[in-house]
Amino acid sequence: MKSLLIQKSHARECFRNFLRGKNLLLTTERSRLLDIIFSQRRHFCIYDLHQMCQVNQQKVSLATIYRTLPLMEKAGLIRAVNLKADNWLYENTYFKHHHDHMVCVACGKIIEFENVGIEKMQSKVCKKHDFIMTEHTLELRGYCSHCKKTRKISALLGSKTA
Amino acid sequence: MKSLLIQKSHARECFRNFLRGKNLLLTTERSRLLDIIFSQRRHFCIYDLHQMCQVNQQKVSLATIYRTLPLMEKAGLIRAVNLKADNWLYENTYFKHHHDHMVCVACGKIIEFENVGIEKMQSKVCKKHDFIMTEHTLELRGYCSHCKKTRKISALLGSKTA
DNA sequence: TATAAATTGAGAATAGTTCTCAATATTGTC
DNA sequence: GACAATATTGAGAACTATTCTCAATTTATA
Ligand SMILES: [Mn+2]
Ligand SMILES: [Mn+2]
Ligand SMILES: [Zn+2]
Ligand SMILES: [Zn+2]
Repeated sequence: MKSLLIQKSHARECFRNFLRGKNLLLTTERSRLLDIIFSQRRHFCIYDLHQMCQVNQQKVSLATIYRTLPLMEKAGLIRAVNLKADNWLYENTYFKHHHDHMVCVACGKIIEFENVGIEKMQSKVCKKHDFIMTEHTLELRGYCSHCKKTRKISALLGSKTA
Repeated sequence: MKSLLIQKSHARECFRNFLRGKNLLLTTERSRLLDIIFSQRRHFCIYDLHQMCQVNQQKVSLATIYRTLPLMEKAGLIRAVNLKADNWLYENTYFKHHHDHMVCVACGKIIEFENVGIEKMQSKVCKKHDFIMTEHTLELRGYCSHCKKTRKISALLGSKTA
């Protein structure tokens, strides 16, 4: 995987082109947001992002954040996932393969996984229903390896709703 | 599949037992909500439900609805799904097998499907990550058979993100 | 420098949901 | 039935995440 610095400059170039194509500007605020977002690989929420903007005299308003994220989404740089029903998380997609998530309901840990088999079967189901899939989300909720131990969750639990 | 009337009385019995076990009461409001919910099989949103309550002098407040739905959820009678990111839908689960959803982004149509193969592979992935799954959601978004035709969506579109 | 177009931030507005609390209903007991 | 203890309800306030409004500012271009 490329270094964050290189990723960042590629992402900026991508964003710049996207914006240019729509007669939009790569303003300092948008550039700053991009900088922050592509300086880490974790999932982030809007609140976090807003916090991270508030350092060094500089700041970006919530309004601008709410306006910018959908732009980055359309540019294919990030995507929104709602692993916790209450607030949306965003994640860098520009340098990542598609993946799905497991979320530990005890500690909140997020595990990413790719599974070609599942994806293939999804396509089959779509074909069967004559449905053209443009995107999908698969979320598994439960107990991570660590919480399973500390909470003594039985493996049987898993089979109940599997 | 059993008739709605029989389902309804079973659901009421189930809810009554659940409530009794927690020293809660099956009030007229709760009973009325159950009546409305188990009189149809479609997915419903809170707004709809609230509307349906407002007939015949009788009414149930939003506050009560918001308090009652989580109870029914815990009782295993309904579940919440958020197919449209903006507002939650609920659906009767008491007489239905587990299933997942396809949602048409053009017309909003919801298609339900069951796929044992996918579920099995999910379990495998969990095993691999030593993760105890308690629930999952799989959502496919795209174009239904009808909208595909009227909008002349190419089948190739589907393969892009599949 | 002048002009037009795009952008920003503050704060108002919206909407979905939860909370508060006084009034009401239910349950079990005498 | 009367009573005390508990649970429930609805109205409206409160909260929170998100969107909208608009005047001031920035940027691009000529
Ligand atoms: Mn991820
Ligand atoms: Mn369904
Ligand atoms: Zn955990
Ligand atoms: Zn459709």
